[in-house]
Amino acid sequence: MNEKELQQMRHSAAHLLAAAILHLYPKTKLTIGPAIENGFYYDAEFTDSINEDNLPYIENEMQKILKTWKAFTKREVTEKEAKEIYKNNEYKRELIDEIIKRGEKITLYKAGDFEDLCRGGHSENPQKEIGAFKLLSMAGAYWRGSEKNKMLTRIYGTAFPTQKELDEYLAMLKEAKKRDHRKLAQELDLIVFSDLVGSGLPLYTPKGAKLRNAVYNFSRELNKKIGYQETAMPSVNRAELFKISGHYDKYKDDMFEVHSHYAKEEYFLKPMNCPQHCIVFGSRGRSYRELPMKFSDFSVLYRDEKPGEINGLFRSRAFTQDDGHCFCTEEQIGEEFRKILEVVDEALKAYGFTYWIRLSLRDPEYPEKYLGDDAVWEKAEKKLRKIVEESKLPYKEGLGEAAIYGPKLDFMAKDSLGREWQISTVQLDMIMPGRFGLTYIDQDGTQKTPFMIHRAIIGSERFIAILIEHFAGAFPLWLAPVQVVLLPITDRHVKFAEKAAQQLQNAGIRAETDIRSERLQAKIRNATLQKVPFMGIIGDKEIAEDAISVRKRNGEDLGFVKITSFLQQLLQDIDKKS
RNA sequence: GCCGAUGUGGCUCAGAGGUAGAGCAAUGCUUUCGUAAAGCAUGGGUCGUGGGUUCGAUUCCCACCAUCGGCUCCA
Repeated sequence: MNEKELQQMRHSAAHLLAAAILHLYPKTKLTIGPAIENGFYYDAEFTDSINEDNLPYIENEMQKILKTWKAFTKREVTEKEAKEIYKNNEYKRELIDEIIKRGEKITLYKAGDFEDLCRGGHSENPQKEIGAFKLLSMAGAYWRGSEKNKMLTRIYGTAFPTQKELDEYLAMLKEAKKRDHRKLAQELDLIVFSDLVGSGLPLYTPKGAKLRNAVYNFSRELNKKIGYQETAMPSVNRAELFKISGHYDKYKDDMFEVHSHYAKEEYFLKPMNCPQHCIVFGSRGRSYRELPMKFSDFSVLYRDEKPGEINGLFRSRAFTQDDGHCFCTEEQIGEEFRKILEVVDEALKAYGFTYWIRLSLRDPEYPEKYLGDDAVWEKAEKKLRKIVEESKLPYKEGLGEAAIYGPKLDFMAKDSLGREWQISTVQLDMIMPGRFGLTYIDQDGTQKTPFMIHRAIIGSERFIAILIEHFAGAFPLWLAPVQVVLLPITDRHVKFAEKAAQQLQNAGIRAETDIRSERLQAKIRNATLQKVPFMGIIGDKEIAEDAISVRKRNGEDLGFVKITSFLQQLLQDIDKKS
């Protein structure tokens, strides 16, 4: 079955779902039910109250109906006929109006006893082709996706040509659930949330902070490599700053407001670093000789997300970016982009992601969404296209994905479960330097406005969550919060274990000991569940040789190793990020 | 924010209109034991918070808070 047939099959399954809904809940108003990436859904307005417990019941009805579905038959109707058929369904009538407006024909497709308004694209023989399906979940969804409209009930399902493929897909979902970073972060003692601290405000434990620092220190290395210098900035800023940058107008409701007891004016927690970097750039006269001038920053940013949008580290209200801004001349843009592409490539490879680039352009149909005039945009978009083409990296265009102030390159990374995430970003900004009145004196003595590049290598802190799920918590050595745990077999081995741990720690290894009065098996089990890369077992034999017996978390036994040579090996592996 | 679901000791969960249990974890004692869970004992919960109904609620109702699945949004 090819991709198109798969879509048609899923679309047919959506019809089947609709048919089952009508059989069981005849008063329901059906709306639309398309095939989607991994399955299908149908949106409907139910009069009966239904919940997820009803899904097996509906699924069962679908099975029954499917036996009678040998083919879809099509018929064309007039607007009048169509509106008569759907006289009680304002949603379908709205769709009919749109079909008329587009000048298309109104078609109905029927299988078994169920007919639905539809433009077509079904399986030839649904009974044969819908091999295996399952209803997965239920959720509310706005009619036509607009907040202003009525909330409908959406039922999600998936379908595959064979039971085996369905089972594999369900297994993948199960695996993804098992890797849920919120669950793993708790089990591995990385992050804590608290009702008292507040929704969407993560607390990193010492272990979590070690992981986070490993990630950010790598970004620091990469920043250094391409000449970004780190700054440090306060979180609280006057509203004025964001009025100049333009964020106040657009994002005021999404920023945390802070009140001073003494000053009457508004203050906000910063939702991004760029305005502050503009201030630093503009804080003194700049010469063309200083360009490109590049700042990085790792401060915590705050965004007042709507309650329903908060989701672990994927979407929090306080987070960090490995942020950076480059002020440069027009001629320098290409070179600076290339440098960033290079370190992003290095980073994504080190973390084990494959990726492609999205050339994010503006959508010419909505000019009001962007600042600046057409000519500047066209030039900038052309420039980025040239850069990405020269990079020879795989890319696709994303219409309407540009930032408000310019086009950008977004890096879409594929994780170990095949899921895609937007991670790195490099954005060209033709607007903000002008708003802040930034200038430099060029070679010819004239004042010029620099260009600005916004970029993040691994993006926001969401990346930590992606990493947790990507590695299922079993981080590679260089990232592991605890890299080695030493396991003395009895009390008389504790002293040596502590000395050995100290020796490793002195060399920069994140080493711990487990000196509980537990049996070795229990300690091994615990370290394995905590996904510590290396365990060092210490008994009489090891002490005699100044060695440890090394076991990897996957159970592999590396045997007897001198502590000094183990340390050498660790340092090498960490250096190679293997 | 909207639709739906959920909220019982640190964690995973059981339970019921009459004032709460299990396993793991923790603590203590015993054990000193070579590659995924030693034994015994002890402590720990105003059943998310605040109202209401009731002789009595943690169990029923309402509001709020938080979490989960989606929608919308994402500089």
